Amino acid sequence: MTLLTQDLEKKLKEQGLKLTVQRKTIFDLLLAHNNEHLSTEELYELVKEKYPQIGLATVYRTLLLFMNLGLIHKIDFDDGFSRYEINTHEDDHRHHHLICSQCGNIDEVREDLLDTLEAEILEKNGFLVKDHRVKFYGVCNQCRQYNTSKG
Amino acid sequence: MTLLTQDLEKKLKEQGLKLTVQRKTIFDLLLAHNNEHLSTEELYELVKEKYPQIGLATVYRTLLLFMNLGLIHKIDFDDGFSRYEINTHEDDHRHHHLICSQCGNIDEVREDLLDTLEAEILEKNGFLVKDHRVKFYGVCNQCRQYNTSKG
DNA sequence: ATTCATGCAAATCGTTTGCAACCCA
DNA sequence: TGGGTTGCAAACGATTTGCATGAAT
Repeated sequence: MTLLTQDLEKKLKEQGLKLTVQRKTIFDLLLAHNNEHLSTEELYELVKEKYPQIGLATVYRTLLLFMNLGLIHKIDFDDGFSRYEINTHEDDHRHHHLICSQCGNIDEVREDLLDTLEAEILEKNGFLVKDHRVKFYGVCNQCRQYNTSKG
Repeated sequence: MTLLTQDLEKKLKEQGLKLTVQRKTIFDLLLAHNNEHLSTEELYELVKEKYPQIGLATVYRTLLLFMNLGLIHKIDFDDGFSRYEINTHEDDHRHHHLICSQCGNIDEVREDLLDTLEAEILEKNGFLVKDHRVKFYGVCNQCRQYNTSKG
């Protein structure tokens, strides 16, 4: 059992909430697919493979619960779907997303480097940054090479 | 007439599209309220003051058009509404948003400082960054002072 | 005159909610 | 046992769309 699964149990217990099969299944799938930016519907399809009788509303309710417990966060790629990612511990400051405008692929970077900027924001604006979300739009490596080969 | 209004006319003409009173009105209001992150509904209410017979669908269609013409871009603050900002020329690299988790206020910073990070992304990932969106979550100056005064 | 744009209302679709049945603690 | 939880279906709300009318070029 991972550290994160312990987190789930602990946080539920703290609130007097129950660890159901549905919640466990959804959490495990979020863990297993954590780099895929799953939408609710995509997650629902995955859960049904393991627990066919689940209802879509349960998936929505569970994701909202996990958000409130601070276990996951929402990401938005403007495609009309809410997507989710586990809040891993090491990742106090999260990774950034690279969104290719050409092929639509979404990659990640571990680099952070926003500390300087955040210090400056505190100094100039008095705003204390606790977290950030960064999306880069551009052309991915594959598309750049394709563009070049076209001439 | 501003440079940006000329842009609207020019871009519409290029595509064989028409400059209607509705489009002009919506564009002017977007310009006048460009730091307010207006939602579609909010914009609709403003437009009705100048042009009461307008339909909500027209506002939606116009905003979509302006997006496709590259005149505006969508911003998402996870409150269930799509919001929009004019793409001003100087702002090739846009400002960042400071979202206060305590009072919900949204401010802006002009600082950029992502060039180093973007150069590194190109080098390591082969991803050519053309644009970015950055949201900082934290505590604003006012709330920090309030927190302190509470003891 | 032609073609695009509008307003209205209905449709769409992701998400939320009411409620009776269910099941973990 | 009892209160949280689920599944279903209905409700919701932002956004989109069909269509007949209206306006810009």
